[in-house]
Parts: sequence; C-alpha cells; structure tokens
Amino acid sequence: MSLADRPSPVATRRAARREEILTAAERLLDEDGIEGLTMRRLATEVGMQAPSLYKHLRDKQELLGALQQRALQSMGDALADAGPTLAELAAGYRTWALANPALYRVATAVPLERERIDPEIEERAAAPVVAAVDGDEHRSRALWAAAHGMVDLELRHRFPDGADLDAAWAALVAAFEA
Amino acid sequence: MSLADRPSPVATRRAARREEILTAAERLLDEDGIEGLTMRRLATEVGMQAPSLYKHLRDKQELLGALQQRALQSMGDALADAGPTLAELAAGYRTWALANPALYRVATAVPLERERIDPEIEERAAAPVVAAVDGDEHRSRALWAAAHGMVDLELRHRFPDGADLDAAWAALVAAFEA
DNA sequence: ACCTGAACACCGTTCAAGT
DNA sequence: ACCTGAACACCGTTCAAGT
Repeated sequence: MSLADRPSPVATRRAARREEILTAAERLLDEDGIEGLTMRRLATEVGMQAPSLYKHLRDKQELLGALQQRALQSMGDALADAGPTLAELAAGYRTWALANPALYRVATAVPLERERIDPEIEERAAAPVVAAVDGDEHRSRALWAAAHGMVDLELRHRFPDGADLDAAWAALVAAFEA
Repeated sequence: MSLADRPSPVATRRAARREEILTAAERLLDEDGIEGLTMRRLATEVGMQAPSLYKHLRDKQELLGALQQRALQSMGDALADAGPTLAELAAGYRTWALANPALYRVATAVPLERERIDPEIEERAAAPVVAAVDGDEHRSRALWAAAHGMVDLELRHRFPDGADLDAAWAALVAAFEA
C-alpha cells in the first residue's frame, strides 16, 4: 500500500463508526431476535437519531446484507473447526445455529445479493460440506438443504414437543453416509 | 345433530363472513406475497375498515393460524395424490410449494399453536412421508426437514443461479432410498 | 462532515360511538 | 350485531436545516 493510498483518518473514523453500528445491531439481534432489530432502536443503541443512520448505511437492506456477511464468516469458522466427518460437521452446524438463532435467520433468510457479497465467504462456508460428500455438488446441495431444514424447523418449534432430534440428525447423517 | 343445535342463521352468516375474509387473505397472499398481507389491506379488500376485522378475528396471529390450517390441508391433499414412491412424494411436495409460495411460507413459518390446530390435519399431511420411510419416525423427520430445506432455499433464491435443482432433489431422494 | 426535527406513508390494535 | 373514526404506539425513510 503506497503512502497515497493509506486510508485517511476520517475514512478510518467512518469505518469505525460503521463497525460500531454493526456490532450494536448484532447485540440487538442477540437480545431481542430478528424483530427486535429496527432502525430506530438501533439508532438509540448507538446514541443517535434514526435518520443519522442513513449517513452510514444506505438502508436496512444494506445493514442486513452486512450482518449476513458476518454471519456466514462466523459460521464458516465454526464449520472449519468442526472436524471432517459428516457427523461432526452436522453437529457443528446445528450447534452454531442454536447458539446464534437470530444471526442464523439473517444468514439464511436475507436474499443475498450475489453481486455485492464477497464470494469467498460463501465458498468457504460451503467447502466442508462439499468435502464431506466427496465433492459431489448435487449431494452437497441436498445435504446443505437437509441441515438447514432441520435447524429451521427446530428454531421454529415445528417438531413435536418430545421429539428426539438427536435421533433425527443421526438418521440424516446415516442417509448421506450410505 | 338435534334441532336445538342447528346453527342459527346469524352464526351461519358470521361464519360465511369469516370464510370470505380468509379467502381474501389467500388472494392477497397469492398476489403480493406474505408482506402484502396486512390487516389494513385485507380490510379494504373485503370492503370494511381495518378495526372491523377484529369483530371476526382476534388478531393477525389468529388469521395466520387459520391460513396455516388451510395450507396444511391443501398440502395434505397434494401429497396424498402424489403417489407412493419417495421420488413421487418429493416431486409432489416441491410442486405444491412452488405453486403456492406464500402459502407455503405461512404453513411453515408460523409457529403453529398445537393446542388450537386440528391435529388430524398435521398428521394427515405427514402420513405419506412416514409411510415412504417405512414408518421410521426419525428418518421421516429428517426427510421432511430435507424437503423443507430444499424448498426454503429455492424460494429464497439461495442456490447458485444455474444450479441443477432437479439433480439435487434426485440426490436427496437417493440418500433416503438407500 | 455529521447530526437533528419534522414529516410522510405506512403498520397492528383499541375504544368510544354510531346504526 | 356489525361497522366506523379517531387515536396510539410503532415502522422505514426523506429532506431541509443546523453545527
């Protein structure tokens, strides 16, 4: 990076403010779920009026996109650390999702704008899944969808109350191991 | 049914009005998606002011619950007609969902209140799935989740643009056939 | 450059009042 | 019995104005 390209102090301050906003947004998400994240609440959380947010973010869509990117990053980390077997990968996926339910929603529900998102992030999160089915892309999509479905239904409390979800996950893993 | 239990004309009229409201809600859902269904729009759709809706429905939650019940019913019909093989069942599920995307969202996203919903409806929709895996409840939950995940990700455009989803479905079916 | 106040077009819902 | 008008507490967002 040449001297001329060094980010100016004001640019750095702007970026820091943006980080501060995103972090506050994650905190809101964590505390009050996805419907707790409103532009107005977020503004008071960082100590400004709602309209001021629009100096840092184009709109709520962009906010959600940025959070989605962070979520995929964090999930990618978790999957990379999970271990190579299908069972370990599945457990890692479920564990991350249950630990970050609102962030999982954002990662998963927001229609990701493929133009703007860093494609590396998505690929990195997907890589262990592809590896677990020996590179078969169709099987990897089915596996990814299956894991997503399990988590989605669990988070929405759509399984019967006493349902043995460990056993359901085991059945899922078994199906894809064969 | 005894004479005394015969529904009074006014009860019948009330029920008919309620049906009219639910049908209008489905129409809104169909035309403008899930975010197009607001109490205010629904009211004008049936020719009244928004507050009047609350004489027919306790709140929006109850509206969504009623729509969910209808959706599960309709989906149950589709699955019962789909044919007994796993591949046919999967195709029937996907076809119904893609034909009724907003209703699928409602059927699937609304936290169903198990006390109030008719349990027969849920069981009936699930029956063919259970049968397809020879009655193994854990496998049937995994299969259901997998199909739901495929549909959910497809509806949210989360698969890469040119992705061969027929092949992904085939991989899913193959996994559960083994 | 950054922030605010007022405003606009929406929400779901309540409640007193009309017929 | 059924419906309305006015109101309340919220949304996301824009825009002129202040420092």
